[in-house]
Amino acid sequence: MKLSKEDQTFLELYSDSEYEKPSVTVDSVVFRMVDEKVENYRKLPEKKLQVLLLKRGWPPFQNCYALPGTFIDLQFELSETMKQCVKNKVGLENYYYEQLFTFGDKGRDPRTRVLSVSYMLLTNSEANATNGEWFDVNIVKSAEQKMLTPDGYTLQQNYVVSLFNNNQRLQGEIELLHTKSGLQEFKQIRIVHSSLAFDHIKMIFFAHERLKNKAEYTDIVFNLIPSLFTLTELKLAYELILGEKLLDANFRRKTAKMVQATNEFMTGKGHRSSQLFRLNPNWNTSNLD
Amino acid sequence: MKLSKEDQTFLELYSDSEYEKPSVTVDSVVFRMVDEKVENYRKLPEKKLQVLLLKRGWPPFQNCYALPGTFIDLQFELSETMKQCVKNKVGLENYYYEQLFTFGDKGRDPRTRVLSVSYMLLTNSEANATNGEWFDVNIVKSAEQKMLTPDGYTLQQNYVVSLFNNNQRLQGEIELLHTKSGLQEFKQIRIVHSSLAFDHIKMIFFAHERLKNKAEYTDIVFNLIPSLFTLTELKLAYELILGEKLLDANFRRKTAKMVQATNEFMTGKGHRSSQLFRLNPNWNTSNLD
DNA sequence: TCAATAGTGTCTATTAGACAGTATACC
DNA sequence: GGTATACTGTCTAATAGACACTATTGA
Repeated sequence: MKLSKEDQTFLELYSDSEYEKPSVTVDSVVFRMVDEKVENYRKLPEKKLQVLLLKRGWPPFQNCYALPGTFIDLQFELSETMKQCVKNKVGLENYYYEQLFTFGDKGRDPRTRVLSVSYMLLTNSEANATNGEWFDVNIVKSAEQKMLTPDGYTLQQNYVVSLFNNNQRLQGEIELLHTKSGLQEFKQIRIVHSSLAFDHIKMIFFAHERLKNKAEYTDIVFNLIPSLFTLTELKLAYELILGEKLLDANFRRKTAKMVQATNEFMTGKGHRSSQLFRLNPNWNTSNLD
Repeated sequence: MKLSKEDQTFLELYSDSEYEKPSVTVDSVVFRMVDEKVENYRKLPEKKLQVLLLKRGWPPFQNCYALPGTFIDLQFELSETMKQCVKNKVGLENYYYEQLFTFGDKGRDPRTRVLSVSYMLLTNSEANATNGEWFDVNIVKSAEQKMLTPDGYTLQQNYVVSLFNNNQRLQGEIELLHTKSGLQEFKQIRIVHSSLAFDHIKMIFFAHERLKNKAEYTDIVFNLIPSLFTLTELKLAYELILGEKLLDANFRRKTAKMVQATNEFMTGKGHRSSQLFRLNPNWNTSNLD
């Protein structure tokens, strides 16, 4: 769309100072998947999901852990700002990413009104951050209550989010309230309590939900494992994200079209060597965000 | 998380004026589904999807059509701002809504850097806007090209978005570029051309994609039809969104658990009367956004 | 009566679930 | 040899697709 002459003269006179503006940040929920250490040389390592956090060195929430994030620079695109921030603050450069959600609740930042455009980043055990600490992620539903109303229902779910490593244990609880009455549908996510800065526990929860949902109908899980993988490794990744055990034969059948066999094998494991696969580039799920 | 003493003293001294801030708007893609007029008294009306647009009375893009939107007020939550805007500008109050995406490309507003938090709103033929014009929505893929690269692929898709009513015909073209090489995945949506203001054609395209995707695994389509409906009506709604014909018996089988029969019937149509159903409140798909 | 939709029954094909069984590498 | 994983085969159950059929209504 070209601008009209009227638009051009308007723009020369335009000043944006009359509007109150919010501060805007980008925050990144960086997930990676790594192997648990195992005692027995034969045993296959379990997978675990981790999130990258930084300890804040300044107020607000000084000494609290937070997601890597930054105020935006008007010179750069949002995604460029996110990438720069992640590179500078935690030294990561190769990952899958997508925009997650824009959080803007009035109380979410004690300083002033701050909107946060959040991103979800996925990487695998190969990538390592030069800064920040990885925390194991464990999210469990702690309560659920459903009530039917004349023209709808109320669904309340509580989730406990635990983040921990050898030194630290962080925790939060999320309450999800889903009300439906007629055409009106209302979803509210409330932080019951949290030991993370700002509303970052909510972002992590949100990202995890998105990851879980997309695992079912896209190839998003492949971003959490190396590009060359065994089918058992892929299965373990799916099991971890979906939170359920899968049967081997069935899993192989279902993923057959998504993967492409290579001539390489994983050997030296004390048991039959396994063929390595990669994501089949001819496979695609079309999803915008 | 409680604030520490240090945080509190920090906050008293805090000024946010040192950061450059963007302007922020909320924009709403309002879809509704209505019946096409039919000649024959027996014939069932076809469904069509419409989007609500407003003609801009001021620069920039004066006299162009645009989505209802407004600059945000720091006193209100984002969703409240959206609701207020929709109420004031087009007089709508009952609808399903969800946050869609935050658009922030540098060139998207000629005035200055403006981020737009977009929402998708769904309503049915019962609701009518007191202001604005409804445009029929038609989106077709006009081209697709896929190229395999050593470690990934490039997928380019073009879509033509047509918006029209009795008086007006607006059009735009969207180019979707999807590049994957190794872990790096890059999605870009470009406006080839558009007769709408700003990047609003992109928002409409985006909302339509989201609607189509969620139709497959949630009950989102129910928000586009009256709360009491016949199964044929529901089927027509699904067919329109999914863009394919469905078989009657199979459709009834698949939706059986999602709906709840009532004692009411739709009569006076020149053929067998049909039972009215409503969404089964015991059915639920759990999706956050 | 008949055009047009409402709704059912059923055959077949495909996909999902369960589980037994064979293969093989390394200590 | 024994342990632990890799991988295959196959039976059954559930779901999806196709299509023929019966049931009703109002002009």
